[in-house]
Amino acid sequence: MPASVASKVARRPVRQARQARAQATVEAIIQAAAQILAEAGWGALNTNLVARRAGVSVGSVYEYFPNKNAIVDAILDAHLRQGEALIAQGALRLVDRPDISEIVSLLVGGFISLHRDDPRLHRVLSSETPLSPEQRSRVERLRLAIIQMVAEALAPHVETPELRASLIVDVAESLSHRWLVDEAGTPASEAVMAAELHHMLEAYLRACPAP
Amino acid sequence: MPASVASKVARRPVRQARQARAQATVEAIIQAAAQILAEAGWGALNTNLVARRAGVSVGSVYEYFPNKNAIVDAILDAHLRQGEALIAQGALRLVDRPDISEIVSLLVGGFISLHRDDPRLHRVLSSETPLSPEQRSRVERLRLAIIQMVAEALAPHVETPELRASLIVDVAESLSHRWLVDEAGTPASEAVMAAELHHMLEAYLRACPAP
Amino acid sequence: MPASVASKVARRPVRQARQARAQATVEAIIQAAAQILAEAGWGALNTNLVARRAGVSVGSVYEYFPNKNAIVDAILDAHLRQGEALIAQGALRLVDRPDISEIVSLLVGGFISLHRDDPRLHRVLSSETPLSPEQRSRVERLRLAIIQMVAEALAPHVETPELRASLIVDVAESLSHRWLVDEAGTPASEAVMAAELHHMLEAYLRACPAP
Amino acid sequence: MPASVASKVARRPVRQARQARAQATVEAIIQAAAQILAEAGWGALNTNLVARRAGVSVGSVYEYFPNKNAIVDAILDAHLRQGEALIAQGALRLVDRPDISEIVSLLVGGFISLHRDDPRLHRVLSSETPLSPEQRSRVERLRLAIIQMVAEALAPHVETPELRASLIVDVAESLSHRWLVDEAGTPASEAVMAAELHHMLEAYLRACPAP
DNA sequence: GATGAATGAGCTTTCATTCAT
DNA sequence: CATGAATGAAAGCTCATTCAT
Repeated sequence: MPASVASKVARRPVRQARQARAQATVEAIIQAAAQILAEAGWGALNTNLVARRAGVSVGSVYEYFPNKNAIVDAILDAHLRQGEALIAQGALRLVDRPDISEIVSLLVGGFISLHRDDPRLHRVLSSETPLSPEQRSRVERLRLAIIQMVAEALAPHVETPELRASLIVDVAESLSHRWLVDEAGTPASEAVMAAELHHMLEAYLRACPAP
Repeated sequence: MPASVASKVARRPVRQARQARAQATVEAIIQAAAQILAEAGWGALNTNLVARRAGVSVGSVYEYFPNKNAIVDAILDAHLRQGEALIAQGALRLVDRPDISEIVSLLVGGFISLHRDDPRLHRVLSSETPLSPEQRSRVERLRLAIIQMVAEALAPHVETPELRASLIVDVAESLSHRWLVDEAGTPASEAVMAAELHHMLEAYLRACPAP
Repeated sequence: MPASVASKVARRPVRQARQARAQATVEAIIQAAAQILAEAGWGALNTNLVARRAGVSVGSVYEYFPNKNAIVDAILDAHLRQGEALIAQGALRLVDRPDISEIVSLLVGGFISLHRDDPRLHRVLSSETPLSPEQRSRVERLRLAIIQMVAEALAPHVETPELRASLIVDVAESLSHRWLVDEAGTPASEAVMAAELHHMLEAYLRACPAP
Repeated sequence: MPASVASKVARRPVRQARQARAQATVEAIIQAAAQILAEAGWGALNTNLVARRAGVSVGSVYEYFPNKNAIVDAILDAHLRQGEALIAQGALRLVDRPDISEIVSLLVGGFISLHRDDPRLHRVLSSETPLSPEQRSRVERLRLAIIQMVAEALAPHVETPELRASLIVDVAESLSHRWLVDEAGTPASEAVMAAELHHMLEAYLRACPAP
């Protein structure tokens, strides 16, 4: 076996190994930053700490992120991607024309499962982190996409579906956020609260429209 | 955050401002800080800037506030006091046993008027400012007081009034916050949205209880 | 003597003392920076070192200079002011219509005395320090002012005085810079070189103009 | 400058580039560095950028240059070699005993053509780049060689040829540098300025010696 | 009481250099 | 030989806080 061929064959894994290492570094940085954010808040997030926690040098942080904010961007990105994935799932289930109760279940269940994931990080992200205009608009676009989707599902059942979709999506999001992320006190268990929320939204959707 | 002792310092004015001039100084400091917060966000708030904007020296700021955080505390205080004043008003009106529609009107109207006041400051306070545990609990206590009040008003009309009060208060607060403070896009005018919100809460309260 | 009057009278010195202290700080910073520049070059100039050498804290440096470059600006400023002062002096002497030899003496003597002052700092400033466009244009303006002044003095004696002034000013500046600042090797003593320079410029001015 | 050892390292290519490919790499590095220097100045020159612009890896840069400074050394080297080549040419022409006017023409023409080549790089090299003592002395040696050469050519025509050579070489170099490299404002076109410079140097050489 | 100059810990960011692959 | 990920010392700059006047 000629050496030149051997080395070419052998070299490919080397490249991949390098990319894998770099990928691992990026991952470690994001994980470390998310941890710090969740545990100690936005005020405690600094690039040196991130680097130390990630087990890399500050230089490496700046190798992959142009500045501190970009790290938070990446974390938010992951979260928004989760939300977008959930939409994709929901859209799939909304294809077979669910009734009102099913729509509400999907909505409430979706937001609750979304907010159950790392609530502390979620809280810091939503109540301490200064979002850039781009980030804000991306969050807003996601919200509108959800509302649009729900409106289409509601169309066969109610009047002014967009209006109602807007209300129920915001309500479902807000209350589940409040209960799970803000850990606001509730007079009953989470399951009961969720059921009551479902009850409220369904009552609203089934009521005759406002004059 | 260079001052490692800052957070250990008590959050109480160093000296009570008794004289009128001193009161004016305190007021100027709070106003300046609120302005900066509203215009440029938490990240731009620093004691030297506050002092300059207030037309006093940094030294004077520290004469009345033990540390930077105490200034924000004072701002939050003013806001919470507004909320508390609104409760007092509401309690007054709830004395003469209003019906469901009147209760909902009072609730929705109250939160909307509350959120209409300096929404930018409100946003910074609720989504960028790191609140101390004491501040959080104070906000939470206010919320619970409102819920309690509404629950008592609802008692003659519905079952599980505490549960329902909890839901409608949170919904009214969340949606009005979203529309007015976060300036989230809405499919209709503010008046229509408010009416729809009213409609939703009333439908929920009039529906037979969940099984 | 009423106490209120006494304190007002006494307070003025306090204010002045403060301003004096601040002035001393500024002076110390500039001196320290100039020293570092002269001794160790542009590459060794950093704000922390400047602060230490000036016997103040970094914070104080930034209290008076918005950034590192501004310190160098201030140093350059002082140098340019020296040059401008020399022009003023020269202009004074050129009033009583000197002859060619006197003009050349004034010019050569002026540049030599200018370049004799802290040549090491001068060298760093002219051959290591990256000047901003504003700084460059200010230096250029000074040069043109000198040329203009010399041209006016030459007008009664030669043709194309602007052209000749431009040449002789640049030559006088360049050679004295080279000898005193760059410490370039010379085949004779400084006095001889200066005399020879004088000789050259005078020979040029007295020669009949180029065709 | 993070590398405290850098200045202690020898300024000699780590390995002699013997193969054609290696030679091309070295060339690319030097070209890239020169470009950056000319376009963005000394402050923008950094090894990673040089590597990227040269289309090689940083590692390769350090394969051929022991440190950043060595790259600048190489650039300066090329420039000095140009100057040396010009001397060789000049020496050739000075063999057949030119008269004063021819000597001056050769000198002025030589410096002007030298300074016309990449003036921006030339400027950065002469007014931003911190030269090492070795580099300074090499430049100085080149200058002395030129002076020596001119002195020999002048010997048959004037007294104190070394002294006069020193003056006219420095003047020719300085003024052409000022006009072409520093882009200093001139009251006439470049050709006129050059003619005037010639005129000045010739007048000086033909004048009777200073007493 | 009021002032504001001074402080300095701590943060973000850069970049020359190394070395495992 | 070449690569480029990783390093980390060091620089620029901010700002909460103090204290002499």
